[in-house]
Amino acid sequence: MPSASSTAATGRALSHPARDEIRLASVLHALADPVRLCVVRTLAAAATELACCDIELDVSKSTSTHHFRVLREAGVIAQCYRGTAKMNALRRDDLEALFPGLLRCVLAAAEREGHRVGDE
Amino acid sequence: MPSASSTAATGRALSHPARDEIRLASVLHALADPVRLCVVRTLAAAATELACCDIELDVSKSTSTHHFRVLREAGVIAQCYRGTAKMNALRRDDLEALFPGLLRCVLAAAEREGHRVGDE
DNA sequence: GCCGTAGTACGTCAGCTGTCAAACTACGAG
DNA sequence: CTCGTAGTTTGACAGCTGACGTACTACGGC
Repeated sequence: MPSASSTAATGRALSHPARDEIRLASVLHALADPVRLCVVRTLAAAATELACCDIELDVSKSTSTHHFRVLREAGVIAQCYRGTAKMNALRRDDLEALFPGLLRCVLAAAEREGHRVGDE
Repeated sequence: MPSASSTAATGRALSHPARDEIRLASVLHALADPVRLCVVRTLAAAATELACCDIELDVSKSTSTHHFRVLREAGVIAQCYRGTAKMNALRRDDLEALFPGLLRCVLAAAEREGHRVGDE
């Protein structure tokens, strides 16, 4: 076993892009997937941070991990470990500073479309 | 300049999604590419419709055709033939009706990011 | 110490994406 | 009719995406 016991208390390390490393194209790409958009909508509605397991997705655990990583690496969400759970929060401030109004627009559009199409 | 009266609808038909067939995910995906975002920004700045050849892109003709088609099939732009040229216009009204503010937000964000990163 | 829960890592897979070159079609001009 | 311009189509190709199962790690509770 590699003696990597230095993983401090609450912390396997998670790399997040700094605010000025966030790119519009990456954010749009991250949002252009139904599963990830669902995550973002759930987080937006929740007001507080949520554990991955609190967000129900119709995909396997590994696929879920994949989508959370795409969102984190695009700079859309921030993640941190809390005990055995991994907490997720929208990076509202960063997104608002970089792309004012974008998040609100996309969320509103998603909501409207949800009403429009209902089930598909 | 060609007359606007008899814009021959030749054998070349172009299928566009109806307003209520436009999906947020498709639009976001269409916008999440630098080349296509460049097209959209150019069209937004132009106020009138533009021929494909009026929009300079650093890709080959066939790649250009591909990107224009993605934008059209996502419902972001409308295209029609005018003589030998193919004209492109943003579907501002449809996008605004479906996703209010989205286009403006994305364009503003792209502009800001252009200033932020300059050249990379 | 052992177990269950939460999430990760890895390997695989089909399908899509962006890119190009080359050959082609459609139209207008001369 | 012939030529040039504008765009399309096709086929190819490397690389990414989203999906999965299985095996694994990390933490908290018993």
